[in-house]
Amino acid sequence: MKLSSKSRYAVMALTDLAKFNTKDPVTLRDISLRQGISLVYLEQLFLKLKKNNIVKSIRGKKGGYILNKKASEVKISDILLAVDEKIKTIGCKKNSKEGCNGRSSKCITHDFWEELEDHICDFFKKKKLEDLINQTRFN
Amino acid sequence: MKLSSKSRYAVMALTDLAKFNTKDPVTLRDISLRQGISLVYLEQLFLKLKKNNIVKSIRGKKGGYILNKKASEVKISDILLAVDEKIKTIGCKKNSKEGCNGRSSKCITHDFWEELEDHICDFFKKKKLEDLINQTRFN
DNA sequence: TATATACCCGACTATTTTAGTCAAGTTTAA
DNA sequence: TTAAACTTGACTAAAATAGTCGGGTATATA
Ligand code: FES
Ligand code: FES
Repeated sequence: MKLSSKSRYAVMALTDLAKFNTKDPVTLRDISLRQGISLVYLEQLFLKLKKNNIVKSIRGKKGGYILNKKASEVKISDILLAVDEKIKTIGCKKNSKEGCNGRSSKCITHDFWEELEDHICDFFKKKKLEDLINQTRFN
Repeated sequence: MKLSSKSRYAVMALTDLAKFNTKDPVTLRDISLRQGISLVYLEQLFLKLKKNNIVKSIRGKKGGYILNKKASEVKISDILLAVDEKIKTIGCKKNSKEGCNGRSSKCITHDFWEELEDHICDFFKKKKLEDLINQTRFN
């Protein structure tokens, strides 16, 4: 059970963006340098973030990205959804009657895993991008 | 972020074991049939569970497995530990000063991911095998 | 004491997922 | 006009995962 770098980078980059998005748009190049994430990889991520209305892009020279909402309104769960991070604790399909072992009913532990999934998702829904900016850590 | 089948099967099998472990040892064959998990795969899992003192094996004819402790004393976290399920939300090494991006300090989101890790582990520590037996679901 | 039942163990492989690159664009401010 | 910066899809190498195979060893019971 581990978090993908994709998600880690997405949250990292957006935290950076939120921190430096005072007036001018922030370029991916800057984020790449500050956070040590490959520029080409960031491009891939921001494409998705843009499609999901987390950020807006400003093209051309002096362009870059800005947040689409206030940092206090961006849930971490929104970010994860945008980059296709799937929280999947059950082994079966969500809206199927079939169990994870191919049987016709849900398995003996199914409810437990769903409870876990809710527990994790709650965490992501409660946390806002702003909460991350305000951590003491800075670099 | 998803749970491996290995862990799902381990918890499933142990729940089954706890449920049917009234007097005689339970054979892997029975668990395999009841839960629809490959017998050979179960052998692999129970080897680890045994090494970690979650279960005891009884060899020979009429043999099988029994729980080493009461179901109310077996934490789900113990089970996951036994089958090497790693909860890893951070991208860096735990006891290193190096960050997930190869830099010499921890990244901007490090503390957040550690908080998430604690949140998940707490869930597993609180839940006991017994809680799973008592779910309404039955098959 | 023979034997079937059931545990024990290492090695192996196919599949899937993940991380990250490459190449070739398009847009627009200066 | 041009350089900076975003856009897009395809591609690849590496790692993790799920699960099999084959050949053991131990022991209760008939
Ligand atoms: S996890 Fe849903 S049926 Fe097993
Ligand atoms: S997660 Fe630990 S440094 Fe980024």
